[in-house]
Amino acid sequence: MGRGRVQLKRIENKISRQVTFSKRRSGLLKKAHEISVLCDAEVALIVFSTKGKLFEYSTDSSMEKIIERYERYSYAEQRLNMTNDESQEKWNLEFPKLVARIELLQRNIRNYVGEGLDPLNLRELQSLEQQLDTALKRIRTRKNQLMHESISELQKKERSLQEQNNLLLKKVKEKEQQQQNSSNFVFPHPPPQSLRPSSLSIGGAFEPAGAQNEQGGDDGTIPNTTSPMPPWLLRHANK
Amino acid sequence: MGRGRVQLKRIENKISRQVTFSKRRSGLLKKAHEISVLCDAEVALIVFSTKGKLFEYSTDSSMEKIIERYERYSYAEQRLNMTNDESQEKWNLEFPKLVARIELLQRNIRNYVGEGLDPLNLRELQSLEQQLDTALKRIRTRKNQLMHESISELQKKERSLQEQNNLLLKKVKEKEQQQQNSSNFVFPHPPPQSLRPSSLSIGGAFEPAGAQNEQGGDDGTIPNTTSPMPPWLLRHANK
DNA sequence: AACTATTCATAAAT
DNA sequence: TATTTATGAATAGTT
Repeated sequence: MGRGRVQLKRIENKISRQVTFSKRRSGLLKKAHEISVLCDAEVALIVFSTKGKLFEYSTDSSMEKIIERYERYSYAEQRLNMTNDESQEKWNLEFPKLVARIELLQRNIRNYVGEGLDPLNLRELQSLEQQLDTALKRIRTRKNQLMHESISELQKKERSLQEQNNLLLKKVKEKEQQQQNSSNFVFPHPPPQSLRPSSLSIGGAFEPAGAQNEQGGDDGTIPNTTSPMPPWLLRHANK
Repeated sequence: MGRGRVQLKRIENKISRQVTFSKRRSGLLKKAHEISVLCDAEVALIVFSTKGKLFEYSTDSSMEKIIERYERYSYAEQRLNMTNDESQEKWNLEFPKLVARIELLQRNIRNYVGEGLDPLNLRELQSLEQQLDTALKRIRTRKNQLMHESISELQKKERSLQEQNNLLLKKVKEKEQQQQNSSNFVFPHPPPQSLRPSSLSIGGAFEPAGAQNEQGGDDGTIPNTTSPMPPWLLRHANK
């Protein structure tokens, strides 16, 4: 749709990728909503942008419920494993413990995310701070590692392509020579632009990858369109 | 699209609802795929038909991973929206769900603590980094707040004690005077050291709190976070 | 954020 | 369910 066909491939231009994302996202959310209403279906849609922003749509039954239903559906096999009445009974006994544990874990996560800090005293805060600081260091280390790997991968590719490039350049020159020898003055000019080595350079190919500025001034804002009604309209309203 | 406009309301005719569902479903899945490829987004789409049949699409990172990421993002807000009763009710799930939930939460916590990072890709790491960075800022803010409160508290106490001190000093002097008047040379010396104002200063108490440099250039020693149960919460729970 | 020129999606018919 | 076709929607490129 729109002017010209679209290749089903990552849009390299950052700006137009973002614009397209914005447009198509709203379209997708709308369609999700439509099928949900028209056909009485239960729909859950989660979209993370490149920058890590979250957008979501879910039928009023709520995202969590749908995810739960999904898990139930897709984990049917797993549940076959513990059909024993024994284990069933055992689990019933453990139930309160499980609930307690989940609550604990959730409280933990809240703290890790910087919420629910009020009940913590200075000492606890300090401990938490230290822990997150360490975590952050590890995460950054790992990130660095990944990026370095990615870089050497690209450099390897670059070298390989460069070699190939040189080879092709050589062949082109040879051919040029041959043609000059066999029939004089038939092709007195250099080969057409499209065959000249420079156009074979793959340097451009790296740009997009390299352009992914990792320091990502990405704001970590969470737009989260969790509202019950048409999210694409809400976005509009929010502005 | 198609002949005639479409009302955004449930299609009553069962057959055409079914047909429309089939068509729109494939359209929706296609668009989900397209935005995922074109815009380099992470997409998860779950559709349950009226009949309860499941259709799904997810970016190659797999449905589970995306759901996990989603949970990481939305727990924070979810909890804010939930009253105790609601959350209580929410936990009335079957056992497998609870176990799955616990596992999910634990996996997330591990990430928050900087472990189990290997399966995360660059984007996810970045997102996590951002989240922890924000959390850390909040924690430090809160810590600062607590310390300031503590300081003013102590200063208040200091003033109060100082006053009391002065009062006592006055009384002592008066008594001294009286005794000098009634019986000379009984107490010719000043009051004992322990009652002198200077020794009542509590300035020293600030030192530890003040020394806690909040910028936390604290070293990144590894505090052993293997346990799923964060230490500070354990302490908390024990109280 | 608006505006087209196009391509796409799809409702209805078969 | 598949194919066809007429039409309204979505959207790529542009301003």
